[in-house]
Amino acid sequence: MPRNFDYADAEPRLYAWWERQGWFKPEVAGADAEPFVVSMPPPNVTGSLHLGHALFGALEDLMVRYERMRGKAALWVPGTDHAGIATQLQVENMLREEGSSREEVGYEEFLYRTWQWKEEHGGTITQQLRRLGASCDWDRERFTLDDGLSTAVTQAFLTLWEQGLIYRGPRLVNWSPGLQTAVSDLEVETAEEQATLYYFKYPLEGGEHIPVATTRPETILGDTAVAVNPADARYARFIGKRAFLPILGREIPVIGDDSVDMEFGTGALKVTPAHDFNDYEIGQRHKLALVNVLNKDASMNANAGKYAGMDRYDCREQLWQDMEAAGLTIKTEAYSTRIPRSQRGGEVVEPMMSTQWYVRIGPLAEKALAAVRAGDIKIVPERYEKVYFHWLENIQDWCISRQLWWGHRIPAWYREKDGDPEGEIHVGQNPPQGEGWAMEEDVLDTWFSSGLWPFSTLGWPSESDDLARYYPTQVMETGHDILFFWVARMIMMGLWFTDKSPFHTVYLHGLVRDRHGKKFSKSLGNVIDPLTIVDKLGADPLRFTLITSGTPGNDVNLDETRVDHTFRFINKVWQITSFINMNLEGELELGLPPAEELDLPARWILSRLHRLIANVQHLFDIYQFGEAGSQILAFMWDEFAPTYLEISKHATYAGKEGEKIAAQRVLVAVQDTCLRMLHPFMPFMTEEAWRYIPHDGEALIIADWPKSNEALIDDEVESRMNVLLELVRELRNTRGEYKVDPGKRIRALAKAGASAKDLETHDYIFSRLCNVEALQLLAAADPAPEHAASIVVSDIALYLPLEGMLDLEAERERLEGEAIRLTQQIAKTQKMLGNDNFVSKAPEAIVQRERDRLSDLESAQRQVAERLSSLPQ
RNA sequence: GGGCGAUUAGCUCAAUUGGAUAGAGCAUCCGGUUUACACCCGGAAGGUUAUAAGUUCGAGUCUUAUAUCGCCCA
Repeated sequence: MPRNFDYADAEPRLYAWWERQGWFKPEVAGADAEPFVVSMPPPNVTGSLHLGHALFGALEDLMVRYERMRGKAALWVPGTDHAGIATQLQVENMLREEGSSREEVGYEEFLYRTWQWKEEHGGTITQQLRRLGASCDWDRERFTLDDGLSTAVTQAFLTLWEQGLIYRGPRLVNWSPGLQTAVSDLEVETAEEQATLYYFKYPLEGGEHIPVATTRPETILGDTAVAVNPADARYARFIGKRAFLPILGREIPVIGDDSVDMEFGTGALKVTPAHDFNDYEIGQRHKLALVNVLNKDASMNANAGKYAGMDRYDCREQLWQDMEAAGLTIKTEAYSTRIPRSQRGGEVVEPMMSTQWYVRIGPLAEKALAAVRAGDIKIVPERYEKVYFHWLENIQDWCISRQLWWGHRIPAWYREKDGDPEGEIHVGQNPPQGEGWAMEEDVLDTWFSSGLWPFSTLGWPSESDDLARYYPTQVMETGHDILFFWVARMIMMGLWFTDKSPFHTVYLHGLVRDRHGKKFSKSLGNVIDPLTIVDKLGADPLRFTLITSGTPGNDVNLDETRVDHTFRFINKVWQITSFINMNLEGELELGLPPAEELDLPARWILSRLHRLIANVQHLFDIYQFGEAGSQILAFMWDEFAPTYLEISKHATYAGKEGEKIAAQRVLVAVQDTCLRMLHPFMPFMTEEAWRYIPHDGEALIIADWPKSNEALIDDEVESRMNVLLELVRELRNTRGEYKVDPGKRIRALAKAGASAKDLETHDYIFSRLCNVEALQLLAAADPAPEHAASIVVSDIALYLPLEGMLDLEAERERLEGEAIRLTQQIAKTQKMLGNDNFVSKAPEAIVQRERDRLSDLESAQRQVAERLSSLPQ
C-alpha cells in the first residue's frame, strides 16, 4: 500500500473506472429499486467552475452517492443552460474584439458563431464537474437548447397560450438600454445611491407655477400631467388648470390624486406614465396619454423635440441648463435614492413602454402555493417557505419575451395587414398556410426553459420510459438566491404541466464567501478558484470542507486552512487503513467476531461506532450533512485512531492468535464502516483505501450504507471504558506536570473498588497509552506509597511513585485544589437532587445520571481525602 | 416601510428534539520521531454564548425588547 494517497493519480483513474462500469447510472440498482433523482441546476454552458458550482456539486453528489449506497436507483441528471443574456454577451464581446458586432454579422451568422462558441467552451464546465467526482449519468446529459428541450419549451408555450395564460401587449417594462431587451422584475436590482434632486417650477396658465422635484429631469419631456394631493391646501386650487411643459411648452393638465405624498419634495408630482411605474398607475386612473421620449438605447427620441438624439444624461444636463436660462429652476440638492440597475449589465434600467409577451401567472402560482402549504414540497431550511409564500402571494405577471438572439424563439408569426407589420398574429409551431408570415424575433426568458428542467430533461412532453420511472424527482438542491428565479417557477410549471410536484424537497444552500464573509470579487482580488485547490490537494478535501463549513441555507465562509485540515484528515484515514493493511496476514474472515471474543475496548469502540452510525443517519435524515461529516471525523481522529487502534496493538503484537484475529476483525469492521460513511463526502480516497482492507463487493461506490445495530450500543461498556480513559488522561497530565521524560516508563499502583477487575485485565492500556510499564493493584488495607503523585477517578486511586521528583508541597496543593473542585461539584449536584421539582419533573434518565454522578464524585472525594491525610507532613 | 437571518474563543465555524465542565480548526504556548501517520503525537491557555428582562427544575437553544451586521421584498 502506498505511503500516501496519490490523489493526482487516483482521481482520474477511479472516476473513469466508475463511469466505465456504469455505476453512475440508476440501472445499476435493478428494476424494482426505488428511484432517487436529482436534477442538476444547469450551469451556464460557457461558464467555468467556481466555488458555487463546487458547493452544489459536493452536496448533490453526496446525496446521490448516499442514496445509491442505500440501494436506490440513484440518478443525477446533468446538463447545461444556454443562459441567454450571459452567453450572448460573451459572444458579443468576442465579436467586439474582432472589431465587429452582432448587428454587423447578422442574425444567422451570429447564431452560428454562438453555437460554435458553445461547442468550444460547452464542455469545460462538465469536465470540471467530473474532476470534483460528480457521479452524474452523463448519458442523460441535456442542454436547454437541444432538440428535445426545445420541443418541450414550444409545447409548454403553446399549452399556456391555448389556455389563455399567455398574452402579448404593450406594458411598462424594465428596459435594459445596453442589452436592448426587456428584463423581468427579478433581473433588476435596486440599491441606494447618491443622486441629485432637482427642484423646478411648472408654469401654469395665468402666470402662476407649481414647484416640483425630480431625480430625472429628462423625463419632464414625457410628462403628461402634474399631480397634487386634493387635500393639499397649497395646491388644491390648481387642480383642473393647464400647465406647460418647460421648454417644449406642451400643454398638460394639473390633476388631483390621493397617492401624491404631500411631505415628499415639494408635495407636487410630475407624472410621466411612460417612464415610471407609479406614474403609470396614476396615468391609468386619469386616462393620461403616454409619451415615450426614449429610444431603445436610451437616447432621446423625436418626442423630446430639440433634445432628440441626445443621450439621456446629456439631455438631463442640457435641459436643466435651458430651464435655468428660462428661470424655471429653483434649486438642486444631494439626495440618496434607489437606483434600478440591470443585474447582468449593471447599467441603469429605464421603465419604458414596450410590447412584450407575458404569462398570466396567477393560476400557476396558486397551485405552487398550495403544494408547499400542503407539505407536498418541503423547503430546507423551513424558514424559506415564508419567503416563498410572500413572493408567490404578491407575484406579478411574468414578462417572458427578450429581445435577444440567443434563445428559444417564441412560436408566433406575424403578417402585414393594413400597413401594420404585425397586423395578423398566429401562435403555433409552424406558420399558417399562405405567404408573408414572419416569425417572432423575440426569444424566451432563459428561466422559461429552466422552469421545465426536472421533466423536460427526462423526455417530456413525450411519455418516455425515463419520465415514467424517474419523474417526479426527489430533491432539488440549489442556492437560495434563485428561489424565485428558478425553484418557484419549476414548481409552478411542474404542477401545471405534469400535475405533480417536480420534487418533494428543496434543499437550499447559501453563497460561498471568503473566510471573512466577503463576496468573491475580481476587484477585491479574493477569488478562490476551486480547481486550484483540486490541483493542489485533490477534490476530496474541497468537498468535505465545503460540506462541513456551513449549515443549510446559510452562507459558507470558506477558510482555506480548513481545506488543509481536511487534507490532513484524509491522510489520517489513509494511515489508519495503512496500519490495518500492514498487519493483515492471510485471509481474514469478514464481519465481527462472535460476541464472546470481544474484549472491553472492542465492545467500547463498537458501541461508539454504532452510536455514531445512528447519529449520522439522523443527521442525514434532516439534511444536516455538515454535522454528520464533523462527527465522523471526530470519531476517527479522537476515538478510533488514538484509542482503539493503539490499544489493539497489544493484541496484534503481544496477544494470543485468537485475540489478534479478533482485534483485526474489529479494526477492519470499524474502518470499513467509516469508509462507507465517508464515501459520499470524499469518494476518491475512500474508494482507493477500501481496496486495501478486506471487503465484500466490487467497489465502495456501490457498497451498502451502514446500519446502526442497537444491540452493540452499550452504556455500561462505555462508562467502564471511560473510567480507564479518564485515568489515561490524568496520568498523561500528571506526567506532564511533573515533567517526567515522555520516554521514561513508570510504575503505577492502584487502589480500586468496583473497577479493580477492569484495571487488572486492561493494564496494558496504560503501557500503550501513557507509558506505564506495570500496574500493581493494592488491597484496600495496603498503605499508600509515600512518595507518589496520586490520581483519583471515580473510586480508583492511582499512585505514581516519582521518587526524587515529587514535591510534597505541590502535591498537597494539587490534591487540595482537587478536593475543592469536587466539593463544589458535589454541592451543585446535591442541590439539583435536593430540588423536588427537578426530581419530579426532569426525565428519569437525567435524574439517574445526576445520581450516578454524585456517587462517583463522592467516591473520588473520599479517595482524595484519604490521600491528603496520608501524605507525610 | 415590511420580512428573514446572524451575533458563541484572537480569526473561521459547530453544538441534532432545552439536560453533565459550550466543542473543532487555524493562530499562540509547552513537550515529544512511542514499530500507521511530523500531512504526526501528548498537553496548556483562550468563553459573562451581543445586551436586558422573562418562561422553565434546568436556556447558547424558547419568548419579548434593544443594539450591530447582512440578505430579501416594496
